[in-house]
Amino acid sequence: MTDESLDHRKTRALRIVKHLKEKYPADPKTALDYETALDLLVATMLSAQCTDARVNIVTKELLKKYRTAEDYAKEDIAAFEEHIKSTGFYHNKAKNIIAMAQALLKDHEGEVPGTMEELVNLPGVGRKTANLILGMIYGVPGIVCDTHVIRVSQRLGLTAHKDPEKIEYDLYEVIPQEEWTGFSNRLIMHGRDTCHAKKPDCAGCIVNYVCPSAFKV
DNA sequence: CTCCCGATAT
DNA sequence: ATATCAGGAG
Repeated sequence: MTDESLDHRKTRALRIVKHLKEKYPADPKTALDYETALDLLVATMLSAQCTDARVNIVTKELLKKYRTAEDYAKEDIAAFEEHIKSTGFYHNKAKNIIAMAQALLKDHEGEVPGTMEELVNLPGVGRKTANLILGMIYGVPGIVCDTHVIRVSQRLGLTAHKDPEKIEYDLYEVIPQEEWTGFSNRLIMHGRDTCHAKKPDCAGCIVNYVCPSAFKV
């Protein structure tokens, strides 16, 4: 795969884009439940190493109680931990979410900022979370390089890298910019539905004919 | 690189 | 029992 030409990789990428659009025609949204930008930011921060289904169970009550940056910023960490415990990594997540809210108040008038630079400077926010917010809230295209995007794009031969940021840039080379957000969401859905981490359903996969890993994982 | 960490599928 | 789940920080 390392000696494959960029043109060849682009051609395959466009086929994959086309087929995933056929499989998921509706422009797919995130599976996380939210109303506001702050809701989505908190839900995404909770989703690290946790299923979206579990996050939605927790946020169903959580997002009713915490509506603004002030609500999070003034909360006691131990009390907040109790709400989010079942999502795992709860010490870090609670500390980060409260510090993030305090940073919103200090630097952004309590609002969620709309640039990569500002987002990744928030405590507990990295490129994956930032690109999700940019794409879903601000309409700024970007690859949301989560665990599914990493695994599926590697299997599909769209990247040979392991580092999420390098994978992001590999995908920018071969996926049209207007597709970045939608393609991220479709890769994630494809990863959840078909290209599972453990036992991928290659026989039921719509892009198996262009996949260098088909029936080999 | 390691650590954080509970819930779930296999 | 073990791998994995819409990651990020030190």
